[in-house]
Amino acid sequence: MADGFSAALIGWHRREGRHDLPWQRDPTPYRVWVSEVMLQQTRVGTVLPYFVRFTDRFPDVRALAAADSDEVLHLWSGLGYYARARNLHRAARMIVERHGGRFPETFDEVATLPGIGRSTAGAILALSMGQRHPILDGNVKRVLCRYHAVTGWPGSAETGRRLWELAAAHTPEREVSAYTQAIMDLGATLCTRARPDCDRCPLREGCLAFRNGSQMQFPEPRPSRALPLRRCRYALIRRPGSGELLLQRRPPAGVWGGLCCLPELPDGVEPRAWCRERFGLEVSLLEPRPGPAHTFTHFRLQMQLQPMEVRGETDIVMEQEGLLWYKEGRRQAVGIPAPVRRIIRQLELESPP
DNA sequence: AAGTCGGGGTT
DNA sequence: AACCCAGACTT
Repeated sequence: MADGFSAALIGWHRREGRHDLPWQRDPTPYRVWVSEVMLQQTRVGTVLPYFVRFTDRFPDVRALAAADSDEVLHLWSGLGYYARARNLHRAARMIVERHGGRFPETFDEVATLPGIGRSTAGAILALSMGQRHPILDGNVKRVLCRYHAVTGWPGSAETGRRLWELAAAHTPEREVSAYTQAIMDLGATLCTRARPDCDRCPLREGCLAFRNGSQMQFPEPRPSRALPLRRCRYALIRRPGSGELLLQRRPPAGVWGGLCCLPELPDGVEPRAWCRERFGLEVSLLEPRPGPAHTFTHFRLQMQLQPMEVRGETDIVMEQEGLLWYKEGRRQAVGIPAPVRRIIRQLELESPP
């Protein structure tokens, strides 16, 4: 598509784009990979401190591959989509085993790694090695939808196909790295969802939505549907004296997979009998109270909290797999979902151990 | 092709 | 409070 699209973008980015993000400093495949995975469904501002901590602790593939899975999840804790962290860790070990620790350099090898799809594979190879591959993340989708006035929700298969064609057609033969950085930056800084700054946009002249004054019509929103409400009860079991809180590791798959969470009381069970059978703990019950509500992509969770007081011996739970007495500030290297962290923090605030 | 997976910023 | 974001994976 010889229409000056990429040239205009590259020129704009050279003059006004961002060049000082941490992953732009030393754009090795490893660093670009980590940044791209963290940036999946997550904004730059949120990722910044996580990226610095993560690459400081794990400066290369081998360091990550050698790491303990709990520590990886710990450094990810709060970012969300924890399958990304598990996949990153798995992929690092695969790179060490299959590729001798050297990041693969062909699209198929990269796209085969867990957690790396078509767009992220293209971004890694384009940004770190200048290989010509299109990308299609949220920013690029928005820019292309407006520029070409593409109708339909970008998440649908049909619209997605159309957008991939356009993305490939616009990707230049040379300066692919600069172009890739530029189109993402444009979407993140000028061609934003709410108030696009068309006055400063290098693509203004050819943009169909701008010509029609219909910027806000694109991209079309996801079809909405009502979120089902689910309820769950969490046991608040504090250890007498130390104030430590009992946490339980969740199964590897599903919501909060592999993270440490408050023990979940199954529906209908009597808490005291459950604690005796499940943990071997004798407890007395305090007044239950509502916890926070948490909204996921596909349902809303209303949490109930059941505080308890331990009556007898507490060492018994230490012998069980997947259980730990957790204390804020002790810096135990485990991952804890954000809403659970909020509960813990609140608890220590209202009744310090 | 549709559903699952978090958390936080924006409006 | 609703919507969305540097998506990928499973079914």
